[in-house]
Amino acid sequence: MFHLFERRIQSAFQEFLKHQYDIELPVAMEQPKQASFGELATPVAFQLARQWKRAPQQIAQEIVQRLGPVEGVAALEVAGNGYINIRLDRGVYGRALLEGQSAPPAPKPGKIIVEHTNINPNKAAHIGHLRNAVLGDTFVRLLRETGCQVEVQNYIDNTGVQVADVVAGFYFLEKKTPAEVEQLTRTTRFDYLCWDLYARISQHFREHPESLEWRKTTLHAIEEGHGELAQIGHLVADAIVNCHLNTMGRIGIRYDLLPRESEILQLKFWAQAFELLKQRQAIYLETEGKNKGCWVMPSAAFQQEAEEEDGKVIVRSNGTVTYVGKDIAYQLWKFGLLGKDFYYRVWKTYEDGHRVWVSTASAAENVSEDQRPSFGRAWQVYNVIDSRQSYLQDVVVAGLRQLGYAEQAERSIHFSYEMVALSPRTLAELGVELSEEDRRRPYVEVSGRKGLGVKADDLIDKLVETAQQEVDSRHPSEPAEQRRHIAEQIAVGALRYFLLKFTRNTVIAFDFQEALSFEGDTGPYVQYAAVRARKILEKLQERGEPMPDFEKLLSREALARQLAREDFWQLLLAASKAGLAVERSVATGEPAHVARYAFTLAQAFNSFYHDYPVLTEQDPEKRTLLLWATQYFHRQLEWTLSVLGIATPPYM
RNA sequence: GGGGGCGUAGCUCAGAUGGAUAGAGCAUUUGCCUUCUAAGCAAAGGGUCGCAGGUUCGAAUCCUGCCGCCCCUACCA
Repeated sequence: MFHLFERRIQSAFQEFLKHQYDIELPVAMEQPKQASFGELATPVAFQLARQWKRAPQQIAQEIVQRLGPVEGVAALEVAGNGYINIRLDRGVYGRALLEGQSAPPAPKPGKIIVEHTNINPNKAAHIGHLRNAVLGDTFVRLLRETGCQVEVQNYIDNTGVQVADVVAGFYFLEKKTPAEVEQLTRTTRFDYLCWDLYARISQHFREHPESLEWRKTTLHAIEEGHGELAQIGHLVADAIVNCHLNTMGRIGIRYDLLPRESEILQLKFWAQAFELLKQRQAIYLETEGKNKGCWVMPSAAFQQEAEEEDGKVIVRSNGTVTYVGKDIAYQLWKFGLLGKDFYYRVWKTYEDGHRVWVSTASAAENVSEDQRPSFGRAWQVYNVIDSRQSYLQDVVVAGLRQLGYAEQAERSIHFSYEMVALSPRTLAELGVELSEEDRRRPYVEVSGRKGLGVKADDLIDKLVETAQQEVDSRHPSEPAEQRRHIAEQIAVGALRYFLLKFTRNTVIAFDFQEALSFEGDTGPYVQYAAVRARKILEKLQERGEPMPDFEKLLSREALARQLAREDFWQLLLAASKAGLAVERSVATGEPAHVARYAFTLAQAFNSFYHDYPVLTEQDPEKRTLLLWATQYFHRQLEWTLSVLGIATPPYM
């Protein structure tokens, strides 16, 4: 609602300037830092001062005097130095909020693919993976909320080195048969077992470099697709994918499609892309130097001011393709530019009937397109990948550009974020011995190869446990099952908020104490504010009182009277900016903005809650206003939280 | 060496298009539970926005140089 008023006022200023002075100027609008200055402000007089060579203050005076009435504006004031402060008509604004049905945003044409999570299916997910998935999932929610059609993909690298290493661990180190591994996949926490095995085999490789032959053999067998090693590869990857889906499911994250590397290989996606790249001479066969015998993309393609550097190897001298090469093929497919498609079958159906699909190489398994969603052929693609891989993402985009797909290259967006590291205190809690060098650092990087990290499920368990204690102590008489459910909602709120409150390019030094806190700038704080509002509305119902007919009782005059009180007005105003926060967040690609907004709004309500007992208010008009403000706030905050993937519990 | 990011209160972080007295949370200190839930509210202290120049009515924000930290710069992903 706020941005409607903002736009209207802005265009009033612009038309005034056009008619009176024949000036076309994009008038800047700001939200003043101090509420006492009004709801909007414009430095337009400063913009004009240079051209007109007159004092800004004088110009501002002139504009204010001549502008005339603008709908929804109560007053224009010139601030000392030349600002024009704008005060909204609170009665008009209040009525607009009261009457305004927030129609769902118009659907936007063109599908957007968001690829996120992308965890190697060889071990349990850790805290860094959670940041990726929560950022990606929240951005998906933000996009959908603004009318975008979004397809969520979680790419499964089931044939890579990481899977191969765990397979080698089972086969060569542990001497397990496929049948035995199959048994293990049925045990709980198979992903934890692989976590440890991965650390062990990595250490074995470090200590016995000659055994790296195992990796080579395994990789080859997996690529070929038959034999016991390949069998174990499938068992491990499929089982771990299910573990990851369960972990992510716990925090409300789902997918539409799991494209797998095995199909990219089997269906010869790469061969097709390779031909295209060769035809358009985007890559060349190196004939000398250290890259002799490799197909290479010249660095000039993806680096500005590239010096005489070696390019990026796309095909190794032994004929195998690198990950980047496969990624180019995958990216082409996402835009429908490859001229090939996967076959598809259902991987899993969620409780509410939503299906996750998976790529398959088998035409026999394929579900025809009229029986399933249509995949790929996107207008725009977001790849949620950590910033360490920006170089490789540049290569992928350069590949598209070299093939003549400049527009698609432009619409390939690396949604990057910084890593999650571990704080020294948390490392100590994990019982990790630090080297002298690490001790001096503010944080230490997670390492799967060393088995160093905080597992996602462990963290979630810990959060649930902590929340459970709080809920149990406050509501001992409520049903145990419900208390458990609420503890889970709080845990999810705490976790998602914690990962979202940092902007994307901030390295998070993960700290248990901080993440497990439910006070201050946290998810539970925000949830608590919403719960308090809900409780007031429920109490009203318990007393047998109907919800007042706000539209009838709160006339423009009544609203103007009541909203003259600054506290009421500020709460309502803040609550009305939820849509604005979401729009801004999408525009800047920064989910943290919505998290910040939710916290600020919660703060405003908590203060209001403390100062104005709603149900005991004696003045009827004031009480109606208090109730309406409570209801409106609750609706807006609950919606904002839902966009962040955070539920509002019935009680806390 | 090259590319990218960062440097704001004791700590962890926000500061959209340059704009008014630079903000939160934590921690510290002090008040407030017989009230719609104290996972809360109110208040206090705490800052050369890394340093030095420049651009202009105005710079934490833009430009240049320097200092410090991190990441990338593989025939790993």
